[in-house]
Amino acid sequence: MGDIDIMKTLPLAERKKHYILEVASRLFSRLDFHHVCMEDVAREARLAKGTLYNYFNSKEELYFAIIETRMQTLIRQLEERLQYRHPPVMDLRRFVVHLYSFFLKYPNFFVIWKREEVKTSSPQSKNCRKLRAQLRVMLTAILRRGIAEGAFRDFSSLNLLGDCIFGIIDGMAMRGIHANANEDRRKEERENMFSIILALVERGNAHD
Amino acid sequence: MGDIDIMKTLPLAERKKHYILEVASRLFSRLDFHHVCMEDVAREARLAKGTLYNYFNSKEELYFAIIETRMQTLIRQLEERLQYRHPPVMDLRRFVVHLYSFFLKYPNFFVIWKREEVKTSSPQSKNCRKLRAQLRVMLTAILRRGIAEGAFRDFSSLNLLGDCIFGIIDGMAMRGIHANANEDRRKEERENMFSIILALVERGNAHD
Amino acid sequence: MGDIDIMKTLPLAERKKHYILEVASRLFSRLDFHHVCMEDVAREARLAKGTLYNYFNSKEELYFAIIETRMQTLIRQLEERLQYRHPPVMDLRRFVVHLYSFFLKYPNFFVIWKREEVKTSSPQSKNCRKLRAQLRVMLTAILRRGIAEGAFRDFSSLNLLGDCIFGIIDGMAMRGIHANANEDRRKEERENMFSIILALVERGNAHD
Amino acid sequence: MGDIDIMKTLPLAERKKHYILEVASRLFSRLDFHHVCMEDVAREARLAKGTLYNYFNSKEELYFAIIETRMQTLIRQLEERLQYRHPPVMDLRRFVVHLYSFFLKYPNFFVIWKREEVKTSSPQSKNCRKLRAQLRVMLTAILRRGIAEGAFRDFSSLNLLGDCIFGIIDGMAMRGIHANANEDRRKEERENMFSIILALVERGNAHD
DNA sequence: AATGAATGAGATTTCATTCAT
DNA sequence: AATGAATGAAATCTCATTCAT
Repeated sequence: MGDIDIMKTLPLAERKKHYILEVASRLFSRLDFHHVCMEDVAREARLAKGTLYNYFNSKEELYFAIIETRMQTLIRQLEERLQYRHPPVMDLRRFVVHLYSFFLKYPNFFVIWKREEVKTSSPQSKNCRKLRAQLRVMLTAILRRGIAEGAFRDFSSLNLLGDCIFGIIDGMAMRGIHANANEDRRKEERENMFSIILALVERGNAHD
Repeated sequence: MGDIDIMKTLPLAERKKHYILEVASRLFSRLDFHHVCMEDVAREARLAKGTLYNYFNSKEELYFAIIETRMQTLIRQLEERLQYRHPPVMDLRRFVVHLYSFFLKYPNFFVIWKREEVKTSSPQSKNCRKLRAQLRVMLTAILRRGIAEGAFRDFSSLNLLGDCIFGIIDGMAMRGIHANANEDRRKEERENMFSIILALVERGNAHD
Repeated sequence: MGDIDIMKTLPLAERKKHYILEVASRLFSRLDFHHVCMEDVAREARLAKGTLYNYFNSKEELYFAIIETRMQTLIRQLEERLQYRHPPVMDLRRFVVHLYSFFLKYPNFFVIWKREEVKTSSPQSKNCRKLRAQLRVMLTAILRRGIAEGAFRDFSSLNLLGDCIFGIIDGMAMRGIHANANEDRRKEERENMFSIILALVERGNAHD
Repeated sequence: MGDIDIMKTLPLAERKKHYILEVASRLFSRLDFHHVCMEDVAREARLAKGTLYNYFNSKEELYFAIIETRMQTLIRQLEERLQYRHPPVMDLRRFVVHLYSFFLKYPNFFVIWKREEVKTSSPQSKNCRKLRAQLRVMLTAILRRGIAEGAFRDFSSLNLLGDCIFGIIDGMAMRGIHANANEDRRKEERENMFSIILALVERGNAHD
């Protein structure tokens, strides 16, 4: 939502930078880092190759700036949404729904992030896993509170449970990205997803 | 388990091919397609660069053969395990546990497969999503049977539920790969995972 | 000496041109033609890149203007100093000392000039060797007069002797530039150099 | 002289490396580092661009290998020639004549070396000046011995005298390179040069 | 006259692939 | 079947130059 406003209020150079990132993320989500060449990015952005280098020092910098900027936005938005404590179920809902919606809103980011996260030994993949760790801290905080308040079941490993929830969100995001569904359908899937997650954590079912 | 036997009974050329695939998958799981060069593969395999081309026509062929052969093995093994109908809960368990164990046994495959699956529009990524589709057919068949037999809850979308379960398995596999845990710990995590999945599908809890 | 006066009396545009040349010569003496970029020159001169092109049509023109302008100044100054005939030894002294001092005063010019002079086949290097030829004409004229007047020994090849003398001056200039000596020390070296050159040319020693 | 033998006895890869250096030095002596492109070197050597990189890691490495290898050869040859002490005049003659001849034999090296030596602040130019320093140590050792034995005049600064002598040799080498003289003429110039240097250092002239 | 963002030609370098041995 | 030197297409990146402001 805020994106367009941001684009309008940012200084010109920043806006162009964002524009290039936008174009590049589209290409990089479709193809590998090495299957997208700077010529492609330049053509798509209707700029000359050299112009890209006025905004990013290298192709790598451009590539990781895509992940970096969206990661920061995501974290910031989640923190905003969670700054006042609501009932744990509501906070969980906010968290899960926002994450899912963010991934569907920026599918290019999602795709690139997941691709890098999965690598086992590049310096940047560690950075991607760091975002995951940050998200998990947020999620487990909510879960912990829910357990303390008696709303959620007690789990031996919150970390493990968190990873399962992220697995569900990621799987559903992938599903949503490839489905190309309309708004109503998306809403429906989102609610289905949340009730599945809720079923996992809520007290009062057979597995207590 | 069968791997070594396969290696022994295969003709020499086939065995060398498998050996190269093994070496290559190690490298490709660590780094991007383009950050691994044929020179690296050759060096790691203690072969000359040219020799690789006696077994694979191109680097791409080698790369996708890694995914391809493991995919086939995975599908074959799952089919073997599910050819006789056991109680749905048991089949679900076999399926989930085998998938998880396979990913942990062949983490290089898992990593490469996930990386390709996430791409939105390369011809090979479609192939990777095809495997996912095949797995989902297997899984939904089990779920459907479980529902019919009254063991599982009835879900509006089995596909969606399936994707959630795959999400959980993938998330846990990633977790397992980066954790480097011992056998006991792995077994524990596996059981935790299965009970979480079971909680989702089993009849008789609060969300029915 | 005249430099500051010149700068003051010149029209504004000319002064700015000189200023740019001064800045550029500093950079070009440190690094190759291609290791100094127009951006560097502009930054050092506290000007915009485009501004440089209001004063010089191209980087090459700027580069060779550095050599060209100093060459002209050098020739002019030497001609002034030699326009009235003094005793050959005195003229020789004036010539040698002025050349050496000029090189030390404008080390950047010296360095760039020598660099270009040594190239075997670029059109501009010929221009640099032309300066050398002009200097040699002046020097041999002095030597010839000295021989005619019986002050100097007779040499079979004045050209060759001239090149030796230039070799000595150049060698001493290089020495002086890298030594970073104080005024007294420089004067001493200069005198040592001149007495060595004098020893070569003067009549009345054992080698007559 | 020994060069052809060396080329014959060296292993194949070493010989090809020498061949490339030979070709490259021809080009680099004519034009600046940046005015010679790898394409040019490859074409001249009748090789593909990529092949050059099998022998040298970068253009820079190729360029400085030209200087480096010749420098080493020069030092080695001079050390061989000076290992037994002959009368100082004879050693001086050997030294001066060999240096001069070496420069005329490898004019490309001479040109490139001088070009780099003159730069004031590149790491490689320091290396070039190091060769000069090594040569000066050899020369001053000879001069010092000559003075001790009473053959040469006593100088206040042997370093300064050495630089003058190098200046003469360099000047004469430049002269010789651009003159394209025949063998007899070169011999004559060489003798002229030596007698000039001798005049500088020998005892028994008017300046004692 | 001054600016500096945009340009794109041209350079270096890499590396999959070939092929003579 | 194995080798590895040679190849050259293709990529990244730099930077002199232009031009609208």
